[in-house]
Formats: sequence, structure tokens, C-alpha cells
Amino acid sequence: MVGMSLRHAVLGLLADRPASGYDLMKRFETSLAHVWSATQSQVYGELGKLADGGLVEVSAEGPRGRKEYAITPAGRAELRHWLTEVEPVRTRRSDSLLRVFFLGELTRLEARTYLLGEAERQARQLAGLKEAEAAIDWGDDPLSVHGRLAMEYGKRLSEMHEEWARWAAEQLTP
Amino acid sequence: MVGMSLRHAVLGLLADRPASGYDLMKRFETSLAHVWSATQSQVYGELGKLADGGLVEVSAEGPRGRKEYAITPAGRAELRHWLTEVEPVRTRRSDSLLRVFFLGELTRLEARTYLLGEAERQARQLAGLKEAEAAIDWGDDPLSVHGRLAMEYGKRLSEMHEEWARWAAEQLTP
DNA sequence: AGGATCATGTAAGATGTTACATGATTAG
DNA sequence: CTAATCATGTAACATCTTACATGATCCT
Repeated sequence: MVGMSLRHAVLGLLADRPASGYDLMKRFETSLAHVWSATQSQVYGELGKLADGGLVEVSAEGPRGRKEYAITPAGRAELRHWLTEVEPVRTRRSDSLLRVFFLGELTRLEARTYLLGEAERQARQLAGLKEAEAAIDWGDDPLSVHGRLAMEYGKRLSEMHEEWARWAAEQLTP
Repeated sequence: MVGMSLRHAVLGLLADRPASGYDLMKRFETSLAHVWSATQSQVYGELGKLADGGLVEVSAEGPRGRKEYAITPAGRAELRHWLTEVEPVRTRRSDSLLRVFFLGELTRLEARTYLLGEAERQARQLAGLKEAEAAIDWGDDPLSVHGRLAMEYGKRLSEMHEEWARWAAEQLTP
């Protein structure tokens, strides 16, 4: 029990509404795609552990063995506790930034190429986010409201990253 | 052998100059602190695996069982390959952004408090980076040059994050 | 002499990824 | 009837964290 934000991601999604493991997977792949990733085996595994711990319960069963889980009061309490009492941990690990440190192994031209490629990737990322933003049917529900805040963060991050990459490429131009 | 950037972090540091596991740990805790974290057991374990694979070799032995490792041509080739041919993977996982999604579980006041706390954390982070920047004796060597680029990224990220958090807090103010 | 620092390693457990395995139901 | 989708789960392996364990050497 070290970091375990997967647990809180599952609780958070179930706090919005009950869902099956399959439903949750779709939400990890859409709304949470740029925020927290999870694999199918993680999600099913975590649902089992949460149910054992009484933080969620099977609220309905459906066709094809479908099990719909709902958050329990204990689960909601744990979610609130995490949101209000637990310091966010940032184990910073950025593959793309790590590379920057070692760009000295490459020629200037190669290093510049890497940085400009990075700028391009971020530009594409930003375009994708804007597209997604336009396609989403934003409502007034809490998840929409806060999803918009997260979306704005993603856009600002991509913009910042792209600008920085272009600036960094320039720094390497004698 | 899935992501394995730890391996490349070690190779990258050894490409700069030979070092012991102990030396590497200090560099993970300083230069790479905001870029890639590693624990002692990971570092010693990875050095063993890299030596087995012929990507590094023991270049000198010293007191207290000290073993200094140097990168081999094969290791340098692997580093170059990673830098130029392998797409950066971003398994985006942001604890602090995940929370934003679930802020609907809290009252408006609590949510605003969270966001303003986030702004404060980022302001402190920025101050810490500026202090570190001033304290570092930047040279003209490749690692210094590229370290400065990474430092600039960190500063821009903190600034952006803080501004965003204040903006988001305002959005929740009716 | 004794505390700080240097120095390496192992073990157990938590977390994450990939691949495998299976089958029911629905829509065209 | 058949392809797509829904639906759950396990196994093996990779990665990361925490804690334990040990001892040499340097500085004052």
C-alpha cells in the first residue's frame, strides 16, 4: 500500500455512478486517458480488492456475467480522505525530459532534430485535445465541470512543452 | 524489457563519465531529481544487469569494495539508439490531475482550497528550482548545457501549473 | 575513539504490463 | 449466421519501493 492512486481512480469513477469493470476500462481509455492509465487486469484486480475491503460492492448483475459495482459509504470516506488529507505525490519521471539530459551524445543536428520532433509531437497532441474537446458533450455535472479543468491543463501543458522545445532547439543553434 | 528508461538513465550518466553505484545515486538525487527517480536497489541491480549484458564494465576498483563502472561501445550504441530511434513513451500519470477529476466529491470551498494549495506547492517548487539554479556551477560541458534546458522546462512547468491552478480555483468561484 | 560518509548488496512485497483464455449477447 | 462487442478473469513477467544487513574508511 504505497501510492495506489489506481485505487482512488476507480473509487472516483464509481463515486460518479456505478459501473462494471468493462465500463471503467472505457472511461480509463477516454476521460482519464491523459491523466491516469490502467490495464484491464489492473482494473479487475482492483475491483476485487476493493470489494474485499468493503469499499465497493456488487450492486447489480447483468448478462454475460456482468457485475456492476457501486461505491459504499466507506469507499466514499476513503476517497474524501485521499482528496483532502493526503499530499499529492509526484514521482516525476519524464522519458522525454530524461533524453534532453543526454543529448550531448548526439550531434547538434541530431539533438535539434529530436527537439523539433518533440515540438511536433506536442503540436499534434494539442490538436488532438482540441478535437476531443469539441467532440465531447460537456454537461453541467461535476465530472464535466472538473473534466474541463483537466482538459485546460492538458492544453496548457502541450502548448508550454511545444514552445519550450522550439526554444531549446534554438539554444542549440550556434 | 518494456519501458526501461532507468537503464538509459544509467547509461546516460556513465556516458558522461565513469561512476560507482554510490556516485550514480547522488546524481539521481541531484541533477536528475525532477526528471527521473531511482532507488539504491534499482541502481545496483541495473548495474549488474548492464554489466552482464556487456553495456558497461568495471573500469576500476577502489576502497570499501568500490566498483567504478564505465560505458562500453555497445552501451554507447544502445544509448544512441534509444535517443534517436525509440519514440518517447509517455505513460501519463498525474496524481494531482487525477484529483481534479474527482473534486466534485468535495464542497466548493474544499475544492478551491485544494487548487490554491496546489498553486502554493508549485510556487514553492519554482522557488526551489530558482535557488538550485543559482547554486549550481554551470559549465560549458554537454551535461551542463542540456541540464540548463531541462531546468528551464521545470521552471516553465511550475509556472504554468501554478497559473492554471489559480485560474481553476477562480472557475469554481461563483 | 567515534561519528559521518562511503559503499554494496539482498529480500519481500507492491504495482504495472503483456499475453493468454474463455465465453455470452447483440446487431446486421 | 457471423462478426463485433460485451464481459471477466488468470499467469507470467517486469518494474519499483521499502526495509534489512553489513562493513570499510575518513575526518576530527
